[in-house]
Amino acid sequence: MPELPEVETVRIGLDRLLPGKIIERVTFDWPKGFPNTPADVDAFLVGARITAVKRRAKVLLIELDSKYSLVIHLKMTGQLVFRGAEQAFGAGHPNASLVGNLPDKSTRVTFTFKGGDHLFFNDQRKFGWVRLLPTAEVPQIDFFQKVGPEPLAKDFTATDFANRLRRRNGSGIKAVLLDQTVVAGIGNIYADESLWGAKIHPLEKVGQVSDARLKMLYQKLVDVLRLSIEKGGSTDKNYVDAEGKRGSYLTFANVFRREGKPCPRCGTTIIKTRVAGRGTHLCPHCQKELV
DNA sequence: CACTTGACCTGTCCGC
DNA sequence: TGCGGACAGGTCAAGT
Repeated sequence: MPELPEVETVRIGLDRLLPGKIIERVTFDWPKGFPNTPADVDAFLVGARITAVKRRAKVLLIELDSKYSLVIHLKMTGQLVFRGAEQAFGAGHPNASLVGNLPDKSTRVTFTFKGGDHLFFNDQRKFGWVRLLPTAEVPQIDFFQKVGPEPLAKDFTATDFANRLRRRNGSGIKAVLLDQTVVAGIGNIYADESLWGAKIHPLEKVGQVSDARLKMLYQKLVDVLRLSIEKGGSTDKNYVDAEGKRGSYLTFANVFRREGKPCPRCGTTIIKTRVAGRGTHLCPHCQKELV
């Protein structure tokens, strides 16, 4: 589910709520998703104080003063929702919330803090995962060894972007955007939105796209990621931020989930098709496939 | 080797 | 209303 803007939105929320909190209890029974032993959890998590919440690619890093970190991937349907002690476990949040009483049937891990606040890891489809690791070992995990650069990093340029994509000149460009080892954090929504912005057909081979158009794609990608973070991400079905609130980016989406509606640029009806195994939205007039 | 396809899960929606 | 099948925002492993 969540892509870079959604994970970043959760990070911002958690980083406001969690630092300083001390973990008092952790409830979990999900060996596949959270394989650490109760002994490890007791030793390195219970009693530890949260120092910071960071993000790399679509992965959240909750750092602790025990020199351990919680490494969390939300995958498709993961949610990390904070409930203050005064909210009890109920849904009585002042903002429209997608989540009701917690824990619920999708709750996989519950963190209880000293003072009675809670953090719930919910994941309907159980694709997500949680790992407790020594902070120093976090960069060594397979995913971080292979993942590409952050598209919003200050030192990441249009030229860097083009050079990374060019390593896969023979592939369709959407598949390359979705490949986390090329550039980190892009998923189905922002691949479709940025390709529409740059007027590139998702099946076009990277090798056929000019440098100028790759540069345009970089700009559209950065724009759409920044806009989405500003809007709190995209909520289609499951995604919520750290307070259980929806994101509003999809209100601004140009093609994603807009099949049958007019292209905002030319009025042609937007179509949905399948590319790289994923539902793919595009304007058949603006985004012509070069043969 | 590079690229594509299925698998992982649960839930929902759509057509018959 | 019931049932089967397709599909859902991500990533790996296995296959071609």
